[in-house]
Amino acid sequence: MTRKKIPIKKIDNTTARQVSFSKRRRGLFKKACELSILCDAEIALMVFSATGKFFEYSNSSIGQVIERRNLHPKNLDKFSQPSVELQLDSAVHAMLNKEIAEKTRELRRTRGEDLQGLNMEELEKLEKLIEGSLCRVMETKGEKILKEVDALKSKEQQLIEENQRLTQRLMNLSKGQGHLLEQGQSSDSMVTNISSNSAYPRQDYDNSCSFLTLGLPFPD
Amino acid sequence: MTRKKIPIKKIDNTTARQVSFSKRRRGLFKKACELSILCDAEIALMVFSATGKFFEYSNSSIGQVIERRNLHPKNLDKFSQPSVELQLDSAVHAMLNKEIAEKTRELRRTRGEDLQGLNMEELEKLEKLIEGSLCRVMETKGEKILKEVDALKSKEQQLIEENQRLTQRLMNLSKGQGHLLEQGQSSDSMVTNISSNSAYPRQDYDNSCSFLTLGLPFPD
DNA sequence: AACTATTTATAAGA
DNA sequence: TTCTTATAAATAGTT
Repeated sequence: MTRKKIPIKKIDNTTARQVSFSKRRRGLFKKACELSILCDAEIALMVFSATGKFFEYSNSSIGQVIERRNLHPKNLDKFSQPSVELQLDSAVHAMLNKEIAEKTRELRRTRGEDLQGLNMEELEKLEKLIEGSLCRVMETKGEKILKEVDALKSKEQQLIEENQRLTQRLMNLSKGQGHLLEQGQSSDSMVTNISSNSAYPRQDYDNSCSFLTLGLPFPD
Repeated sequence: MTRKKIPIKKIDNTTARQVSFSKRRRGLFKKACELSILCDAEIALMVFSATGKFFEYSNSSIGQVIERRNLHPKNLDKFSQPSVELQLDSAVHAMLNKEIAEKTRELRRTRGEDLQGLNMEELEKLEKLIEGSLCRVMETKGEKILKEVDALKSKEQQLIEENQRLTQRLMNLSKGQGHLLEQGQSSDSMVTNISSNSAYPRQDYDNSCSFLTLGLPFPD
Protein backbone atom coordinates (compact mmCIF):
# COMPACT_ATOMS: atom_id res chain seq x y z
CA MET A 1 0.00 0.00 0.00
CA THR A 2 2.61 2.47 -0.66
CA ARG A 3 5.36 2.91 -3.16
CA LYS A 4 2.84 1.12 -5.27
CA LYS A 5 -0.60 -0.27 -4.71
CA ILE A 6 -0.56 -4.05 -4.68
CA PRO A 7 -3.50 -6.28 -5.57
CA ILE A 8 -4.90 -8.37 -2.72
CA LYS A 9 -3.79 -11.80 -3.84
CA LYS A 10 -1.03 -14.14 -2.75
CA ILE A 11 2.36 -12.47 -3.17
CA ASP A 12 4.36 -14.60 -5.60
CA ASN A 13 7.89 -13.68 -4.57
CA THR A 14 8.72 -15.70 -1.45
CA THR A 15 11.03 -13.15 0.12
CA ALA A 16 8.64 -10.30 -0.48
CA ARG A 17 5.85 -12.44 0.98
CA GLN A 18 7.78 -13.15 4.16
CA VAL A 19 8.78 -9.52 4.59
CA SER A 20 5.20 -8.45 4.06
CA PHE A 21 4.04 -11.07 6.55
CA SER A 22 6.33 -9.69 9.26
CA LYS A 23 5.33 -6.10 8.68
CA ARG A 24 1.64 -6.71 8.33
CA ARG A 25 1.52 -9.11 11.24
CA ARG A 26 3.02 -6.44 13.49
CA GLY A 27 0.58 -3.89 12.09
CA LEU A 28 -2.36 -6.20 12.68
CA PHE A 29 -1.35 -6.94 16.27
CA LYS A 30 -0.90 -3.25 16.94
CA LYS A 31 -4.35 -2.49 15.57
CA ALA A 32 -5.85 -5.28 17.68
CA CYS A 33 -4.17 -3.91 20.77
CA GLU A 34 -5.37 -0.37 20.06
CA LEU A 35 -8.93 -1.55 19.51
CA SER A 36 -8.97 -3.44 22.78
CA ILE A 37 -7.71 -0.43 24.70
CA LEU A 38 -9.62 2.36 22.95
CA CYS A 39 -12.96 0.57 22.91
CA ASP A 40 -12.71 -1.67 25.95
CA ALA A 41 -13.03 -4.82 23.83
CA GLU A 42 -11.88 -8.36 24.52
CA ILE A 43 -9.83 -9.71 21.64
CA ALA A 44 -8.07 -12.93 20.70
CA LEU A 45 -5.99 -13.12 17.55
CA MET A 46 -4.19 -16.22 16.30
CA VAL A 47 -1.95 -16.33 13.25
CA PHE A 48 -0.16 -19.20 11.56
CA SER A 49 2.38 -18.22 8.94
CA ALA A 50 2.60 -20.20 5.70
CA THR A 51 5.69 -21.86 7.17
CA GLY A 52 3.78 -22.97 10.27
CA LYS A 53 5.06 -20.44 12.78
CA PHE A 54 2.45 -19.45 15.35
CA PHE A 55 1.71 -15.99 16.74
CA GLU A 56 -1.06 -14.89 19.04
CA TYR A 57 -2.33 -11.77 20.72
CA SER A 58 -4.94 -11.30 23.42
CA ASN A 59 -5.58 -8.52 25.88
CA SER A 60 -7.02 -11.08 28.33
CA SER A 61 -6.14 -14.68 27.56
CA ILE A 62 -6.79 -16.69 24.46
CA GLY A 63 -8.29 -19.51 26.50
CA GLN A 64 -10.65 -17.12 28.22
CA VAL A 65 -11.80 -15.64 24.93
CA ILE A 66 -12.31 -19.07 23.39
CA GLU A 67 -14.36 -20.09 26.40
CA ARG A 68 -16.42 -16.94 26.28
CA ARG A 69 -16.99 -17.52 22.60
CA ASN A 70 -18.24 -21.02 23.30
CA LEU A 71 -20.64 -19.62 25.89
CA HIS A 72 -21.99 -17.03 23.51
CA PRO A 73 -25.60 -17.67 22.49
CA LYS A 74 -24.57 -17.37 18.85
CA ASN A 75 -22.24 -20.35 19.14
CA LEU A 76 -24.12 -22.58 21.52
CA ASP A 77 -25.68 -24.68 18.79
CA LYS A 78 -22.31 -25.72 17.44
CA PHE A 79 -21.75 -27.65 20.63
CA SER A 80 -25.00 -29.33 21.46
CA GLN A 81 -26.09 -32.60 20.03
CA PRO A 82 -29.85 -32.57 19.51
CA SER A 83 -30.49 -34.58 22.67
CA VAL A 84 -33.19 -33.52 25.08
CA GLU A 85 -30.82 -32.83 27.93
CA LEU A 86 -28.64 -30.65 25.81
CA GLN A 87 -31.61 -28.78 24.47
CA LEU A 88 -32.63 -28.12 28.05
CA ASP A 89 -29.13 -26.96 28.77
CA SER A 90 -29.28 -24.65 25.82
CA ALA A 91 -32.51 -23.19 27.11
CA VAL A 92 -30.92 -22.69 30.50
CA HIS A 93 -27.89 -21.14 28.88
CA ALA A 94 -30.05 -18.83 26.86
CA MET A 95 -31.89 -17.76 30.00
CA LEU A 96 -28.72 -17.20 31.97
CA ASN A 97 -27.19 -15.32 29.08
CA LYS A 98 -30.25 -13.15 28.81
CA GLU A 99 -30.08 -12.40 32.49
CA ILE A 100 -26.43 -11.45 32.19
CA ALA A 101 -27.15 -9.21 29.23
CA GLU A 102 -29.92 -7.46 31.15
CA LYS A 103 -27.79 -6.95 34.21
CA THR A 104 -24.91 -5.71 32.12
CA ARG A 105 -27.10 -3.16 30.40
CA GLU A 106 -28.61 -2.04 33.67
CA LEU A 107 -25.20 -1.71 35.23
CA ARG A 108 -23.91 0.34 32.33
CA ARG A 109 -26.82 2.73 32.59
CA THR A 110 -26.42 3.02 36.32
CA ARG A 111 -22.87 4.05 35.54
CA GLY A 112 -24.11 6.70 33.17
CA GLU A 113 -23.18 4.94 29.94
CA ASP A 114 -25.37 4.07 26.95
CA LEU A 115 -27.84 6.84 27.73
CA GLN A 116 -28.69 7.90 24.21
CA GLY A 117 -31.72 5.62 24.00
CA LEU A 118 -33.39 7.14 27.06
CA ASN A 119 -36.04 9.85 26.94
CA MET A 120 -36.24 12.78 29.32
CA GLU A 121 -38.51 10.99 31.79
CA GLU A 122 -36.23 7.97 31.99
CA LEU A 123 -33.20 10.20 32.42
CA GLU A 124 -34.90 11.99 35.32
CA LYS A 125 -35.72 8.65 36.90
CA LEU A 126 -32.17 7.42 36.49
CA GLU A 127 -30.85 10.65 37.93
CA LYS A 128 -33.02 10.26 41.02
CA LEU A 129 -31.90 6.65 41.41
CA ILE A 130 -28.23 7.57 41.25
CA GLU A 131 -28.72 10.49 43.61
CA GLY A 132 -30.26 8.02 46.04
CA SER A 133 -27.28 5.72 45.64
CA LEU A 134 -24.90 8.57 46.27
CA CYS A 135 -26.80 9.59 49.39
CA ARG A 136 -26.64 6.08 50.79
CA VAL A 137 -22.94 5.76 50.14
CA MET A 138 -22.22 9.12 51.73
CA GLU A 139 -24.43 8.26 54.66
CA THR A 140 -22.61 4.98 55.20
CA LYS A 141 -19.32 6.81 55.00
CA GLY A 142 -20.52 9.35 57.53
CA GLU A 143 -21.64 6.67 59.95
CA LYS A 144 -18.33 4.89 59.60
CA ILE A 145 -16.44 8.06 60.34
CA LEU A 146 -18.58 8.82 63.37
CA LYS A 147 -18.05 5.32 64.69
CA GLU A 148 -14.35 5.63 64.30
CA VAL A 149 -14.32 9.03 65.95
CA ASP A 150 -16.24 7.55 68.87
CA ALA A 151 -13.77 4.71 69.08
CA LEU A 152 -10.92 7.22 69.09
CA LYS A 153 -12.57 9.23 71.83
CA SER A 154 -13.07 6.26 74.06
CA LYS A 155 -9.50 5.18 73.41
CA GLU A 156 -8.38 8.65 74.36
CA GLN A 157 -10.42 8.46 77.55
CA GLN A 158 -8.85 5.14 78.43
CA LEU A 159 -5.39 6.51 77.82
CA ILE A 160 -6.08 9.52 79.96
CA GLU A 161 -7.24 7.27 82.78
CA GLU A 162 -4.21 5.06 82.37
CA ASN A 163 -2.03 8.17 82.52
CA GLN A 164 -3.69 9.32 85.66
CA ARG A 165 -3.15 5.95 87.30
CA LEU A 166 0.50 5.91 86.31
CA THR A 167 1.00 9.51 87.42
CA GLN A 168 -0.61 8.65 90.71
CA ARG A 169 1.72 5.72 91.20
CA LEU A 170 4.72 7.90 90.46
CA MET A 171 3.48 10.52 92.89
CA ASN A 172 3.06 7.87 95.51
CA LEU A 173 6.55 6.57 94.83
CA SER A 174 8.04 10.07 94.94
CA LYS A 175 6.48 10.65 98.33
CA GLY A 176 8.36 7.66 99.64
CA GLN A 177 11.58 8.38 97.69
CA GLY A 178 11.50 12.10 96.88
CA HIS A 179 14.88 12.16 95.09
CA LEU A 180 13.59 10.05 92.16
CA LEU A 181 11.64 12.91 90.63
CA GLU A 182 14.71 15.07 90.22
CA GLN A 183 15.88 13.23 87.12
CA GLY A 184 12.35 12.83 85.74
CA GLN A 185 9.77 14.96 83.99
CA SER A 186 6.65 16.92 84.88
CA SER A 187 3.42 14.96 84.80
CA ASP A 188 2.23 17.05 81.86
CA SER A 189 4.96 15.99 79.50
CA MET A 190 4.67 12.48 80.79
CA VAL A 191 1.15 12.21 79.46
CA THR A 192 2.47 12.81 75.98
CA ASN A 193 5.16 10.25 76.21
CA ILE A 194 3.02 7.56 77.66
CA SER A 195 0.35 7.86 75.01
CA SER A 196 2.74 7.79 72.09
CA ASN A 197 5.03 5.08 73.38
CA SER A 198 2.77 2.57 74.97
CA ALA A 199 -0.71 3.06 73.57
CA TYR A 200 -0.20 1.94 69.97
CA PRO A 201 1.38 -1.44 70.48
CA ARG A 202 -0.98 -2.40 73.32
CA GLN A 203 -4.22 -4.19 72.59
CA ASP A 204 -5.51 -4.53 76.16
CA TYR A 205 -8.53 -2.30 75.87
CA ASP A 206 -10.17 -3.04 72.58
CA ASN A 207 -9.44 -3.17 68.89
CA SER A 208 -12.48 -1.42 67.49
CA CYS A 209 -10.43 1.51 66.36
CA SER A 210 -9.62 0.70 62.81
CA PHE A 211 -7.75 3.92 62.18
CA LEU A 212 -5.12 2.83 64.63
CA THR A 213 -5.11 -0.91 64.16
CA LEU A 214 -5.50 -0.94 60.39
CA GLY A 215 -3.34 2.07 59.68
CA LEU A 216 -6.18 3.84 57.92
CA PRO A 217 -5.74 7.52 57.10
CA PHE A 218 -7.71 9.85 59.30
CA PRO A 219 -10.46 11.53 57.24
CA ASP A 220 -9.85 15.19 56.48
CA MET B 1 -5.12 8.94 13.19
CA THR B 2 -6.86 11.69 11.48
CA ARG B 3 -8.43 15.04 12.25
CA LYS B 4 -6.54 14.73 15.45
CA LYS B 5 -4.24 12.18 16.97
CA ILE B 6 -5.85 10.41 19.88
CA PRO B 7 -4.02 8.86 22.85
CA ILE B 8 -4.28 5.08 23.11
CA LYS B 9 -6.48 4.82 26.18
CA LYS B 10 -10.15 4.04 26.70
CA ILE B 11 -12.30 6.56 24.84
CA ASP B 12 -14.45 8.33 27.44
CA ASN B 13 -17.38 9.39 25.31
CA THR B 14 -19.68 6.40 24.86
CA THR B 15 -20.93 7.35 21.43
CA ALA B 16 -17.46 8.11 20.13
CA ARG B 17 -16.25 4.82 21.59
CA GLN B 18 -18.96 2.83 19.85
CA VAL B 19 -18.38 4.56 16.53
CA SER B 20 -14.65 4.02 16.83
CA PHE B 21 -15.27 0.39 17.68
CA SER B 22 -17.29 -0.16 14.52
CA LYS B 23 -14.79 1.56 12.28
CA ARG B 24 -11.71 -0.01 13.77
CA ARG B 25 -13.24 -3.45 13.98
CA ARG B 26 -13.96 -3.31 10.25
CA GLY B 27 -10.44 -2.05 9.64
CA LEU B 28 -8.95 -4.83 11.75
CA PHE B 29 -10.96 -7.53 10.02
CA LYS B 30 -9.96 -6.16 6.65
CA LYS B 31 -6.28 -6.18 7.63
CA ALA B 32 -6.60 -9.74 8.89
CA CYS B 33 -8.21 -10.78 5.64
CA GLU B 34 -5.52 -9.09 3.57
CA LEU B 35 -2.75 -10.70 5.57
CA SER B 36 -4.25 -14.15 5.16
CA ILE B 37 -4.54 -13.72 1.39
CA LEU B 38 -1.31 -11.87 0.64
CA CYS B 39 0.88 -14.08 2.79
CA ASP B 40 -1.01 -17.33 2.78
CA ALA B 41 -1.50 -17.31 6.54
CA GLU B 42 -4.14 -18.99 8.66
CA ILE B 43 -5.86 -16.53 10.93
CA ALA B 44 -8.54 -16.57 13.61
CA LEU B 45 -9.74 -13.33 15.14
CA MET B 46 -12.36 -13.04 17.87
CA VAL B 47 -13.68 -9.78 19.26
CA PHE B 48 -16.10 -9.06 22.09
CA SER B 49 -17.37 -5.50 22.30
CA ALA B 50 -17.73 -3.81 25.68
CA THR B 51 -21.45 -4.47 25.44
CA GLY B 52 -20.87 -8.19 24.89
CA LYS B 53 -21.50 -8.41 21.18
CA PHE B 54 -19.36 -11.01 19.47
CA PHE B 55 -17.55 -10.80 16.13
CA GLU B 56 -15.16 -13.24 14.53
CA TYR B 57 -13.11 -13.67 11.42
CA SER B 58 -11.24 -16.62 10.06
CA ASN B 59 -10.08 -17.53 6.60
CA SER B 60 -10.43 -21.22 7.50
CA SER B 61 -12.51 -21.90 10.59
CA ILE B 62 -12.08 -20.70 14.10
CA GLY B 63 -12.40 -24.22 15.45
CA GLN B 64 -9.72 -25.44 13.11
CA VAL B 65 -7.34 -22.68 14.15
CA ILE B 66 -8.00 -23.31 17.82
CA GLU B 67 -7.32 -26.99 17.33
CA ARG B 68 -4.14 -26.29 15.42
CA ARG B 69 -3.10 -23.92 18.18
CA ASN B 70 -3.70 -26.57 20.85
CA LEU B 71 -1.58 -29.00 18.88
CA HIS B 72 1.22 -26.50 18.54
CA PRO B 73 4.29 -27.46 20.62
CA LYS B 74 4.33 -23.94 22.06
CA ASN B 75 0.96 -24.51 23.72
CA LEU B 76 1.60 -27.76 25.56
CA ASP B 77 -2.08 -28.15 26.43
CA LYS B 78 -2.00 -25.65 29.27
CA PHE B 79 -5.70 -25.62 29.80
CA SER B 80 -7.18 -25.88 26.40
CA GLN B 81 -10.90 -26.07 26.04
CA PRO B 82 -12.36 -29.28 27.47
CA SER B 83 -13.53 -30.90 24.26
CA VAL B 84 -17.20 -30.57 23.62
CA GLU B 85 -18.25 -32.93 26.45
CA LEU B 86 -20.91 -32.97 29.12
CA GLN B 87 -18.61 -31.76 31.84
CA LEU B 88 -18.67 -28.52 29.92
CA ASP B 89 -22.31 -27.89 30.64
CA SER B 90 -22.08 -27.87 34.39
CA ALA B 91 -18.98 -25.74 34.11
CA VAL B 92 -20.86 -23.38 31.84
CA HIS B 93 -23.74 -23.16 34.27
CA ALA B 94 -21.40 -22.51 37.12
CA MET B 95 -19.65 -19.79 35.19
CA LEU B 96 -22.81 -18.09 34.03
CA ASN B 97 -24.26 -18.21 37.51
CA LYS B 98 -21.08 -16.80 38.93
CA GLU B 99 -21.18 -13.98 36.42
CA ILE B 100 -24.77 -13.22 37.34
CA ALA B 101 -23.93 -13.22 41.03
CA GLU B 102 -21.03 -10.85 40.46
CA LYS B 103 -23.07 -8.48 38.36
CA THR B 104 -25.88 -8.53 40.87
CA ARG B 105 -23.56 -7.67 43.73
CA GLU B 106 -21.90 -4.93 41.71
CA LEU B 107 -25.28 -3.52 40.78
CA ARG B 108 -26.45 -3.49 44.39
CA ARG B 109 -23.35 -1.67 45.52
CA THR B 110 -23.65 0.82 42.69
CA ARG B 111 -27.13 1.45 44.03
CA GLY B 112 -25.76 2.10 47.47
CA GLU B 113 -26.85 -1.21 49.00
CA ASP B 114 -24.79 -3.83 50.88
CA LEU B 115 -22.16 -1.30 51.87
CA GLN B 116 -21.35 -2.70 55.31
CA GLY B 117 -18.42 -4.80 54.14
CA LEU B 118 -16.61 -1.89 52.50
CA ASN B 119 -13.82 0.02 54.14
CA MET B 120 -13.35 3.76 53.96
CA GLU B 121 -11.16 3.62 50.88
CA GLU B 122 -13.64 1.47 48.98
CA LEU B 123 -16.47 3.74 50.01
CA GLU B 124 -14.59 6.76 48.69
CA LYS B 125 -13.96 4.97 45.41
CA LEU B 126 -17.61 3.99 45.07
CA GLU B 127 -18.67 7.53 45.85
CA LYS B 128 -16.44 8.90 43.11
CA LEU B 129 -17.81 6.32 40.67
CA ILE B 130 -21.40 7.24 41.43
CA GLU B 131 -20.63 10.93 41.23
CA GLY B 132 -19.22 10.28 37.78
CA SER B 133 -22.36 8.41 36.79
CA LEU B 134 -24.53 11.23 38.03
CA CYS B 135 -22.49 13.77 36.09
CA ARG B 136 -22.88 11.79 32.90
CA VAL B 137 -26.62 11.42 33.33
CA MET B 138 -27.04 15.12 34.06
CA GLU B 139 -24.86 16.00 31.13
CA THR B 140 -26.89 13.80 28.80
CA LYS B 141 -30.06 15.37 30.11
CA GLY B 142 -28.66 18.84 29.52
CA GLU B 143 -27.65 18.00 25.98
CA LYS B 144 -31.07 16.57 25.29
CA ILE B 145 -32.79 19.68 26.56
CA LEU B 146 -30.55 21.94 24.50
CA LYS B 147 -31.23 19.89 21.40
CA GLU B 148 -34.94 20.07 21.96
CA VAL B 149 -34.81 23.79 22.57
CA ASP B 150 -32.91 24.18 19.32
CA ALA B 151 -35.49 22.08 17.53
CA LEU B 152 -38.25 24.22 18.99
CA LYS B 153 -36.51 27.38 17.90
CA SER B 154 -36.08 26.21 14.35
CA LYS B 155 -39.69 25.06 14.27
CA GLU B 156 -40.68 28.49 15.52
CA GLN B 157 -38.65 30.08 12.77
CA GLN B 158 -40.34 27.91 10.18
CA LEU B 159 -43.76 28.80 11.52
CA ILE B 160 -42.93 32.48 11.45
CA GLU B 161 -41.82 32.19 7.85
CA GLU B 162 -44.93 30.22 6.95
CA ASN B 163 -46.98 32.91 8.61
CA GLN B 164 -45.24 35.61 6.68
CA ARG B 165 -45.87 33.79 3.42
CA LEU B 166 -49.53 33.28 4.24
CA THR B 167 -49.92 36.86 5.36
CA GLN B 168 -48.30 38.02 2.15
CA ARG B 169 -50.67 35.90 0.11
CA LEU B 170 -53.63 37.35 1.97
CA MET B 171 -52.31 40.85 1.43
CA ASN B 172 -51.93 40.17 -2.26
CA LEU B 173 -55.43 38.77 -2.43
CA SER B 174 -56.86 41.73 -0.55
CA LYS B 175 -55.21 44.09 -3.00
CA GLY B 176 -57.10 42.39 -5.80
CA GLN B 177 -60.35 42.01 -3.85
CA GLY B 178 -60.23 44.70 -1.18
CA HIS B 179 -63.73 43.99 0.17
CA LEU B 180 -62.82 40.52 1.48
CA LEU B 181 -60.89 41.93 4.42
CA GLU B 182 -63.90 43.69 5.88
CA GLN B 183 -65.33 40.53 7.41
CA GLY B 184 -61.93 39.17 8.48
CA GLN B 185 -59.29 39.89 11.08
CA SER B 186 -56.16 41.93 11.29
CA SER B 187 -53.03 40.26 10.03
CA ASP B 188 -51.63 40.22 13.60
CA SER B 189 -54.31 38.01 15.08
CA MET B 190 -54.24 35.91 11.97
CA VAL B 191 -50.65 34.94 12.73
CA THR B 192 -51.78 33.36 15.97
CA ASN B 193 -54.59 31.40 14.43
CA ILE B 194 -52.56 30.12 11.56
CA SER B 195 -49.79 28.79 13.74
CA SER B 196 -52.08 26.95 16.12
CA ASN B 197 -54.47 25.57 13.54
CA SER B 198 -52.33 24.55 10.65
CA ALA B 199 -48.77 24.18 11.82
CA TYR B 200 -48.99 21.29 14.26
CA PRO B 201 -50.66 18.69 12.10
CA ARG B 202 -48.43 19.48 9.13
CA GLN B 203 -45.20 17.59 8.64
CA ASP B 204 -43.98 19.23 5.48
CA TYR B 205 -40.85 20.78 6.86
CA ASP B 206 -39.31 18.31 9.24
CA ASN B 207 -40.06 16.19 12.23
CA SER B 208 -36.95 16.75 14.31
CA CYS B 209 -38.92 18.41 17.09
CA SER B 210 -39.55 15.61 19.50
CA PHE B 211 -41.46 17.73 21.99
CA LEU B 212 -44.13 18.31 19.44
CA THR B 213 -44.15 15.07 17.53
CA LEU B 214 -43.61 12.73 20.44
CA GLY B 215 -45.63 14.67 22.98
CA LEU B 216 -42.75 14.97 25.41
CA PRO B 217 -43.19 17.24 28.41
CA PHE B 218 -41.42 20.54 28.11
CA PRO B 219 -38.59 20.76 30.66
CA ASP B 220 -39.30 23.12 33.57
C1' DA C 1 -23.70 7.27 6.54
C1' DA C 2 -20.59 10.44 4.03
C1' DC C 3 -16.79 13.58 4.01
C1' DT C 4 -12.03 15.05 4.63
C1' DA C 5 -7.94 16.53 6.94
C1' DT C 6 -4.57 14.02 9.10
C1' DT C 7 -2.27 10.22 10.88
C1' DT C 8 -0.74 5.63 10.21
C1' DA C 9 0.67 1.62 7.58
C1' DT C 10 3.49 -0.17 4.32
C1' DA C 11 5.90 -1.50 -0.62
C1' DA C 12 9.94 -0.80 -2.54
C1' DG C 13 14.58 0.43 -2.27
C1' DA C 14 18.99 0.66 0.20
C1' DT D 1 16.58 -7.71 9.28
C1' DT D 2 16.24 -2.74 9.63
C1' DC D 3 15.84 2.04 7.93
C1' DT D 4 14.00 5.30 4.77
C1' DT D 5 10.58 7.34 2.04
C1' DA D 6 6.91 7.96 -1.19
C1' DT D 7 2.45 6.70 -1.33
C1' DA D 8 -1.84 4.14 -0.07
C1' DA D 9 -5.01 3.25 3.54
C1' DA D 10 -7.29 4.10 7.90
C1' DT D 11 -9.75 6.94 10.65
C1' DA D 12 -11.23 11.18 14.24
C1' DG D 13 -13.98 14.73 14.04
C1' DT D 14 -17.60 16.90 11.56
C1' DT D 15 -21.89 17.32 9.00
